[in-house]
Amino acid sequence: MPNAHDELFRALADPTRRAIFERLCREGEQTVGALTALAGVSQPAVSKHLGVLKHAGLVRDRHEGRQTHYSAQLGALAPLIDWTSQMAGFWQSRFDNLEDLLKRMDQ
Amino acid sequence: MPNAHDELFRALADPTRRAIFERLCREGEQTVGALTALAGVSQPAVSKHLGVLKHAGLVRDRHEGRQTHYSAQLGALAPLIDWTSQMAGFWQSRFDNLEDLLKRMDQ
DNA sequence: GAGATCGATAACCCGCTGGCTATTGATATA
DNA sequence: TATATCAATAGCCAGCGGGTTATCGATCTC
Repeated sequence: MPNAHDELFRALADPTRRAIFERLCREGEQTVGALTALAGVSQPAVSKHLGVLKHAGLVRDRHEGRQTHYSAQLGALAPLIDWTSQMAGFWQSRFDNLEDLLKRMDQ
Repeated sequence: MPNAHDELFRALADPTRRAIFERLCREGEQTVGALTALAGVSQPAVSKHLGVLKHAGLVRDRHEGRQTHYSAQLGALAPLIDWTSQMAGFWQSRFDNLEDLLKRMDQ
């Protein structure tokens, strides 16, 4: 079963999309136009990427007149942090077990 | 320019591949056969996934007779951790700037 | 040496995804 | 009201990526 991390990892896997997200983290709220100006791809492409990011909870949008402002939602990175430390935890506990084993063998 | 995180994020984006990596983290070194038995895909598919993980530095292989043992390389997750905390850092510094601004406006 | 097993490679297929252009809806401006 | 701008959507296309089966090289086992 594909777990909940899927959408998050997939959303961040594309370089263009990740660049957009990074920029929103660095510089804060941006309009679609501003993002498009530096994205190196067309405006519809940027909109599509923003759609994916939004669906993954990585960005919020705010409508103001005819323009839309996007901003990063840092909280969405939490599952990624959790996953990473979980992997590290598994690693560590296996290491501990090995240590125990060696200790037991030693005496 | 696609940065160095690309390969890492892409490698972890696929559920099957991530499951293999998670298993290696949980249970330690495994043969291709053992991994295939529970992966839900064919042995060549598993080999291909292991190739991708290896290329991304996430696993090591060790040959022993006719079987190959793979193990997780936890250190490869470091760039991911760095990237995450960098994003958090940008966020924080923008927040600090805002705080400064408000403080300056206040007086 | 013959046969079986392990895992990597080759060759192929299909679906998804990221890109594009064109268009639409909505809002601002003349 | 007519026109221009912004961003989302529609519709399309090409390439890639993850899956398969078939095969090969290498190593055990008989």
